[in-house]
Amino acid sequence: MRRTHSCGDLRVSGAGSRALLMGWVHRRRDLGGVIFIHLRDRDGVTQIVFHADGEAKVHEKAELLRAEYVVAVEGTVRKRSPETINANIPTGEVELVAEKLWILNESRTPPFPMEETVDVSEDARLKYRYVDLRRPRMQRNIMLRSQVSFATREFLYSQGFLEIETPFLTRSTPEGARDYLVPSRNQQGCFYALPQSPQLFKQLLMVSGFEKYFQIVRCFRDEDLRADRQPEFTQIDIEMSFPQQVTVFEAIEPLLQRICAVAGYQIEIPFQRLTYAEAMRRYGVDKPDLRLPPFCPVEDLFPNAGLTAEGLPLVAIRIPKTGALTRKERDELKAYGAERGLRVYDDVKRLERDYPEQLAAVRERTGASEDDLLLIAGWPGAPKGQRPDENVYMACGQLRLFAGQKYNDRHKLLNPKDFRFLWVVDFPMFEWDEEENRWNAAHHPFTSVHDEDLEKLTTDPAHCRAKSYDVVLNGVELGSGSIRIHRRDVQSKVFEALGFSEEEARRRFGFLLEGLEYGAPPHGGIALGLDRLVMILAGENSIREVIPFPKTARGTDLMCDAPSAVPERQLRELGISLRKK
RNA sequence: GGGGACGUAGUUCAGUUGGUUAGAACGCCGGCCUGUCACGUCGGAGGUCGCGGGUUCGAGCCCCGUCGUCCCCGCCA
Repeated sequence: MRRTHSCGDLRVSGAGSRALLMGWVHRRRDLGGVIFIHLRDRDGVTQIVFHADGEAKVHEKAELLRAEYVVAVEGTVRKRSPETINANIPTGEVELVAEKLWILNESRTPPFPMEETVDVSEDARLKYRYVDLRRPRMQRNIMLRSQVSFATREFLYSQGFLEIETPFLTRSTPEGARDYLVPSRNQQGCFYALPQSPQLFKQLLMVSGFEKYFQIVRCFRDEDLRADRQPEFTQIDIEMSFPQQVTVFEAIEPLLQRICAVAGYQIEIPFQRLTYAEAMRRYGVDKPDLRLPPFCPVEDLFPNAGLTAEGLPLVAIRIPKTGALTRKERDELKAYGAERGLRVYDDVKRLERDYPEQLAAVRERTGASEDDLLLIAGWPGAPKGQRPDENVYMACGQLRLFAGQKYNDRHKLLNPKDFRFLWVVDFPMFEWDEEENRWNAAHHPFTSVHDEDLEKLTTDPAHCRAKSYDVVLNGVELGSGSIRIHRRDVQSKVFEALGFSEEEARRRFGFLLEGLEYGAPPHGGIALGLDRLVMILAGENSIREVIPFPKTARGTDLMCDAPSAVPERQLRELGISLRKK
C-alpha cells in the first residue's frame, strides 16, 4: 500500500486512472446509499465517494468513518458531471471512487472544529496545539515560516555567508535581559545561561576569520511577555567582517526583498533611512509606522501664545480622512494626551478664531485637507528628564498612533499588506539610567561610536551617536544591529563612559576583550526577529500565531504543562535545595 | 510589580432587578435518506456556571479571595 498522490494533486487530466490517497477525514456526508468524505492532507482536499451498490463492503466500512480518522483510500479518479462540480476546491472537478479503504487510525472527536469560521479561545488552542496546528490558518503560517527560513538560507548562502552554530549552554553576562539559568551538575553551585543572543560568539567568529556568518537561532530572555515577545524566539543572526554600515544595509535589503517575494509581496529597495533624531522629531518614536503621515513642528507659528512651555515643541498631528469627531471622541483624545502630560488642542476650529493666519500655515505645512483630523499638542507644564523635547515628541507619537489606530476604519491607512520598511540610524550611544544613576549602553557595550563623536565619549556621552541601526516595518522593530568596536583601546573608553572599571569589564566580558586583542577585524552585523517578520507577512497580530508551540503570557506551556516541579532526587544531583515559602 | 478585559455544555455564545427545571447554534450519539460538498431530516445525550468563602429565604448574577487566558505599562543591553 503506497500513496500515489496527495489530496491536492488530482485533476481532470487524471480521470480514469487509479490513485491511492492517505489523509484525514475532513468531513463526512452520509446520504444513506452513498457516502462522501472530504479527505484532507497538507496539500488539499479531495472528495471520495462510496457507493452502496458499488463495493458494498467498502461502503459499509465507510459508515464507521468519523472526523479526523486517518485513512488510506484506493480507487479510480472520475470526472464529475457538470452539475456536481465543486468550484470551492482545486480538485473539485474530480472525485475518487473508492474501491478499497483502510482505517489507519481512529480519532477522538476533536475538541474544536477544523473550520476557520469559528474563533476558538486561545487556551483551548494551546492545550490541543497539535490539533490547532492542523487547521488551515496554522498550516499556512507554519508553512510560510518554513519558506521564509529556506529563502533566508538560500539567499545568504548565495551571498557567501556561512551558517555556523553557537552554544546554548553558555555564560551568564550581567548586562541586558534576565538570563534563563541552567544548573550545572558537575560544578554544583554554578550555572550556565541560555543565550539572549549569540552576540559575543558571532563577534568572536569574526575574530576567527569566517568573515560572513549567519544563523537562524533561538534566543532566550526571561522577561515579561507581550503579543510580540516570547521567552524563546528566533533570530536571523548575521555578522560580517570589514563592513561599513551601508554594507550591512546592502546585504539585508535584498534578503528582505527575497523573503517578501516568497510570501508573495513585491517591495522596493533601498529602504528609506531616518536618523534617530529625525524619527523622534517627526514621529515621536524610534520605530515609526510610515503608513501614517509624520507630524509637524509648529511652535514657530505661535510665538508667545502660551500653547506650550517656553522652548518646547508644539506639534501638529494629522490623521487623514477621519472626518468630524464627536465630542466624546475629542474628549477621549484629550484625556489620552493629558495622561502623558500633553495639552491637546483637539478643536482646531476654536484655535482658528484666534489665530486664522497661523492655522492656515499649519494646514499648509501638514498638508491637511478638509476631512483630515488635525490635532495640535503642546506641553505647557515643564517636563523633567534628559531630553525634554523628546518627551513631548514621544507623547505626541503615542497620540498619533492611538488616533491612527482608533480611526483606522475610516482612513484605512493601516493596511497590513502595505509594507513600509525603514532604517533608523545614528541611535544615541548611551541612555541615562534613572535608577542606577549612570549611563547605559543604548544598544550594547560593544557598539562603536561615530568617528566624529569619539572624543565626546567621556566628556559628553549624551550626544554621542552610535553606529547602530534598526530595521523597522510598519511600527514594528524587526531587527537591530551595529558596527562593533574592534579596537581594544576604543572599547576601554566606552567602558569608562559606562562607568566600568577595567577590572570589572574584564570580569564580565574578559573572553571577548581578549579576543579583540588577537587581530580582530572591523566587523558588524544585525539580528532580525524571524517571528515578528513572519507574523507581519502572515497578517497576524501575535507571534504566537507563527510559533508552533508557544508559551502563554505567564510563560507556561498549556500543552505539556511546563514549567513543572521536579523530583527531589533531580534537585539533589544538582546541589539545589528549595527555599521554603 | 501595576492597570484593564474575560472565564456558563466538546466549541462559540445568550442568560432580564438575585427567583421556580440554566438556554441557543454548531459539534456529538442513534434512526431515515443514492449526488452531497457547512448535505437534509427526525430523535437523543451532554453542565463542578473556573475554584473557595461570604451576603441572602434564595446566587450563573451581589461581595471578598484565589486560579487561569488575553491586552497594556514597568521590564526586554
